[in-house]
Amino acid sequence: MTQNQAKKISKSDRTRAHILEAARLLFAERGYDGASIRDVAAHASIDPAMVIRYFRSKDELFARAAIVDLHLPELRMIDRAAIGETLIRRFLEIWEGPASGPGMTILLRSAMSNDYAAEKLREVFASQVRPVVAAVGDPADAGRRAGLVSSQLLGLAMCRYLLRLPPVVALSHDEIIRNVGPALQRYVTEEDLS
Amino acid sequence: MTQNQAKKISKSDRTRAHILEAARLLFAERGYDGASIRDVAAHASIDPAMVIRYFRSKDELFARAAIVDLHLPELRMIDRAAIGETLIRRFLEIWEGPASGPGMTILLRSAMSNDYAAEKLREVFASQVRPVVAAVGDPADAGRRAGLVSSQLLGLAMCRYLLRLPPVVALSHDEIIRNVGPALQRYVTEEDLS
DNA sequence: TGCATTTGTCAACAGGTGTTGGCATATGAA
DNA sequence: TTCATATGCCAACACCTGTTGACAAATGCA
Repeated sequence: MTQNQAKKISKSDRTRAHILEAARLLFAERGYDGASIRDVAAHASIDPAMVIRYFRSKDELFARAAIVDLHLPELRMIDRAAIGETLIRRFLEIWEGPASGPGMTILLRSAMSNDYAAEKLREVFASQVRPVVAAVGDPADAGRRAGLVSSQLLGLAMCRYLLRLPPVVALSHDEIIRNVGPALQRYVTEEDLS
Repeated sequence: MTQNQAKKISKSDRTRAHILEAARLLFAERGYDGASIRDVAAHASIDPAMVIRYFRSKDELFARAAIVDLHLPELRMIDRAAIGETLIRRFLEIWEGPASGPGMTILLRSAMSNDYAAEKLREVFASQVRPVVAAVGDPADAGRRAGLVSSQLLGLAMCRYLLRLPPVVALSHDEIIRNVGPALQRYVTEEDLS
């Protein structure tokens, strides 16, 4: 190894990271089918064969590129009346914040036509969204409430970031918070919705 | 011609319809990329070359398959307080009603990764959704309101019919009407949302 | 009947795909 | 230096794609 074993950032690790970065960019922009291994390789300035050598297949590369952690806040810790606003603010950070990665774009863009991406997105819902909603209310209701919240937020993401529907793109952050926040609040906390 | 000219349902018209039907089915199930011309031809029990002869290219076939008419009701004619419920009921008819075609599924499934489908979907919004909302309120607000309504309804369609998120699939029609209806109502009629 | 048009099949093209194995080079330890 | 290993490129594979043109069968009018 170069230097001592502590510095494990070998050359291969760096190219591996380059490939993954290029893959995330292209999967986000064009979806699973639209981004070919040759495209990814060209973006990473490397031979297509290397992409396969580092990640055994295109599927495995996509799996690595599509890992998502939403970092949703614990809703129990905040004022119950502020849940909707909290969620929509976190939504904007995930999609437009300084630390926002293309993870959700990758998943959402491909989930409509790729079974693996769809399954991955359902997993994100089950393991990251649903539990957060379940923590602030009747757990028996959690699925429905989390599902309604997700339908609104995924729909907003779709219209604003993928479909780029002009009036939805034009919404300011404040407008989104004021308009969508209350809708989420209602889905999470409203009592009498069988 | 067979018989007289009045009967224009020639054999070619019938196979043309068969091809289009197969195309609509497969585009809806697998999206633009996932449905190959050979697949469509096999489903229509005909040679792939005929698909091209009847529709000059795959793009043109998709264009024919992706024509959508939502038949949205004129909201001016109904009670202003019932707009949300009216919209969500129409939504359920479009996606699950007896006369529901795969039109919107075709468009929505491909719009995330196909530019033409995305543009077509934006056109449906601009020509069919936005005007309906504009008819019941300040036209200056119509874009934003129609955009918010669309984000919720497209998100719901995505989660229920394409992504098949279990808790959203499990919702009954009544639950959808009671939960989503008020959210739509608010988007369309709420006054003080800059 | 003959004949022109319609309707269809077949084979092939040119290009793109994921993936593989062989070979070159560079690297770093001995 | 010497040599094993890590890293990379190249060419090719088998397959799938949309699309085309040549040819065959069916059809319907004269």
